[in-house]
Amino acid sequence: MQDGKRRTNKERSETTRAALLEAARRLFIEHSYAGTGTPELVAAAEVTRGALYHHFADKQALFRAVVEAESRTVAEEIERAAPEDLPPLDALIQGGEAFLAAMAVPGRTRLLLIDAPAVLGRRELDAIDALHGGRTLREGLDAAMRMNALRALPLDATAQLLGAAYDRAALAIEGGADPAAWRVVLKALIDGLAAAPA
Amino acid sequence: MQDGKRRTNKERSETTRAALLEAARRLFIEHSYAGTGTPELVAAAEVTRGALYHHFADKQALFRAVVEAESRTVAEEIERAAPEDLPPLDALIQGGEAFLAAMAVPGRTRLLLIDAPAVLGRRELDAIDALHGGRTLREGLDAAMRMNALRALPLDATAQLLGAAYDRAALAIEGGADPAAWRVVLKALIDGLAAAPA
DNA sequence: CAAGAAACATACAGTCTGTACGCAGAAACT
DNA sequence: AGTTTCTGCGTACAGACTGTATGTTTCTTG
Repeated sequence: MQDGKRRTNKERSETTRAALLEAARRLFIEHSYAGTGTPELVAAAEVTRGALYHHFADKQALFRAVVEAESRTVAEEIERAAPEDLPPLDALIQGGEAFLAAMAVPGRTRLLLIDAPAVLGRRELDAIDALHGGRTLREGLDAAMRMNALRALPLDATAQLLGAAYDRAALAIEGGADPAAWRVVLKALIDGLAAAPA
Repeated sequence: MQDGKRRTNKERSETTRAALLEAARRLFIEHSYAGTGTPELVAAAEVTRGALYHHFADKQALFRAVVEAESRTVAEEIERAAPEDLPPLDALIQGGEAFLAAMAVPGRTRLLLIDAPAVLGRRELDAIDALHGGRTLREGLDAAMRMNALRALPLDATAQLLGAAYDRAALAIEGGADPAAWRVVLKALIDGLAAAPA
């Protein structure tokens, strides 16, 4: 009892924080935010509610941390798949493809696209998204517009509208829809924004 | 106590049901679904919790009824503004305009676009939407495609993706964004789907 | 008008959230 | 090393909420 248990405070904190985040991610994805109680959550993490409320202000703060981490993961997966040296329009399609692949991880759509806006509010979710997932799309659009591959349009609005379309596609695909049809329409939307030859 | 209170059962039911629905709509819009407790709700409706659970299976069922009613109202406002005799593309833009106007009613975006998917699930919300709001867009797209004003694309996916874009636009506008920029991009998206002259 | 049903009202049990307080181990200080 | 302070965490508690069960009143029906 006194050998393997000699840990520094930082170690203790990081261990329980990680356990909480992992359990929270699993349960929020499995049963949704509202459907997961803190007693069940801390049991899964093998800590107590005291530890939870020591590390996070409330249940919502824990959820926010989970969403931020998941959002960052998605952004990383997209950037890892981004080839950089493609024509701008193809790069957008590729990035979109990577997004859909990343969102195919079970439960991610509900966590990031359904629960997160309701729990955190769209305002705060936009702030998170601006740092991670949405940023990649925005950068891609900006590059495409600068290279005159896309019509000049308000960047923010365009990024958000295209992002919303991709979000819905991810939801539909997770819901069992035929991915091919959705890809076709997404490509048509992007092609439609291409610079007019006139 | 026995004069003005002689009412048939149907009258009683309809009165309290209406009171519940109206109070629920107000409070769900003001404080969100999770932020509105049934005690507060029934107090606002001037009935008791017993009446609530007599008319609705649970809080979620009441919420569903509110969402259905609000969704129907939005659809009606859109159809009232639909001029029928416009060129298909203009009709789409007009319908979209009517949608944005309808969604400008304070709180509607959170009720229908944020809370509803989280509380009812996207599956069930799609079913409601197919009867009301989403149906109008789908019909408009179908007409436009039949008249060769739009490229032939999978109808369901196209309707959902455009719908998602309009939803996001409504959210952004309620959030204080400049409506003009968003209208420009929405129009660009639709124009981009127009039948290629080739 | 009596009997049954419908529309409520009230009381209760279970669960959840956030907070207050207490304790043990680590860190800081001398 | 010893003492003090602080951090991390466990436990107990108060308040609120949801859904149910049961009682009461008002209508309906034969």
